[in-house]
Amino acid sequence: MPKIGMEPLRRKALIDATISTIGERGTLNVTVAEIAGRAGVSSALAHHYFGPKEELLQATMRQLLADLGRDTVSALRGAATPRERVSAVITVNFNAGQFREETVHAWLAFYVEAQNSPLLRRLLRVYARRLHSNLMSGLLPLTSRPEAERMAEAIAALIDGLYIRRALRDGLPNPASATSLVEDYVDAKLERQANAP
Amino acid sequence: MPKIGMEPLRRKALIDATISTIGERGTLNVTVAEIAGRAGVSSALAHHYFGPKEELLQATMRQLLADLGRDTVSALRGAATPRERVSAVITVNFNAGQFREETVHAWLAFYVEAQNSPLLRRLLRVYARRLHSNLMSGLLPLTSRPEAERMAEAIAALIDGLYIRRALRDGLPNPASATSLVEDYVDAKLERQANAP
DNA sequence: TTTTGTTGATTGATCAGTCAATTAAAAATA
DNA sequence: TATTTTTAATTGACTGATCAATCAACAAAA
Repeated sequence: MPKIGMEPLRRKALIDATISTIGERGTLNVTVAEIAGRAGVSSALAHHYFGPKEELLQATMRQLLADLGRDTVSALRGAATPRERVSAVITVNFNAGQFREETVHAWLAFYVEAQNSPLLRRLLRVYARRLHSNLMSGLLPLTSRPEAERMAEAIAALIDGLYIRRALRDGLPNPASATSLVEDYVDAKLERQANAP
Repeated sequence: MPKIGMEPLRRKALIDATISTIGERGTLNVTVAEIAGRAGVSSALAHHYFGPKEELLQATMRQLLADLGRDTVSALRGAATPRERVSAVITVNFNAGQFREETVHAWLAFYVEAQNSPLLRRLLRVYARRLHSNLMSGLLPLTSRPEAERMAEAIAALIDGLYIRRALRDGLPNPASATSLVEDYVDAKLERQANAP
């Protein structure tokens, strides 16, 4: 039953299946056959469209990054003040879309895989740099550059750390509490600066 | 050349080899043969002493936890005040012994693997609980219980997050800067409480 | 001679990746 | 319009490689 123009649909289905498979199993050790099966096609077709497995994984990671990027841009659009920009960046990362258990597991698995795969590593650095610069754009008007750098680093670490903890314990930090934890850090730092300059 | 009493030596050598192999390769996807080879024995011997591979991994994780636990106890012994207890816990985690790239990679890999293995998961929770309670013992005399809980959660997330970032970028957060980042958070929080109770 | 240490060889399972073959839609040709 | 040809979609069957795990056999210490 070959319909024409299936390629984009299949690619998307395969990438989605990759995320959900990795998310459910909590590891990148998933077979192409399982992913393909979940997407409703044969493993041969997955290889037909993506070539080696590694490429499917890379495409999946790009999708995750693209989703996060889109959400971030959209959130920043609504931020009027620098402080709001910082909040927007924080909120996006604990969004319903990003902070799903499935997605969190996938991120974590990719972090590990990035240790071996230069390309995945590069993709992750793109994400890290983007996060950093988004945070800096909000922080620089609020404090000195060294302090802003330090805060951006801490916020990024808090986000990553809360992801890990979310993956480990079953959902202990929910989106709201995770967000408030990071916001609380930002407030504490800014207040201290206001009180004792 | 079978000397007697080799078992403990071989076990230790195999566990050490497991850590360094995982650390270097950055993944738990290492073969028993490679680990055994690094320990200077055959893969058959590894199975002889540990049975299935999973058990070797568990033993390795227990070793990592035990090392961290030992370091922590020793660091806490020298802490006179509650605030010093908090510092001691933080410092230990970014210790030369714990924060080696090899160890960091191994921890990260185990975090991922814990998603599938109930036993590894349980071991990680032991670590998390111990960290939490150690932090609380220092924080409770300094602030209210809810605030202490929140701070302990944030400190733990910061530690985990800095580990991840260490694994990703090549060594950006060195022990000293990682420590000072977390200490800075603690100071900011405590000062805020002192200023506006 | 019993126990402990040790390994080479082997087995069985799992998987990524390939390929030839099949179907049907689309395009070209008559 | 009717046909032939090309192209896209799809898979089952297969191959080759990798590895965990086993086992029989051997060496040396007790």
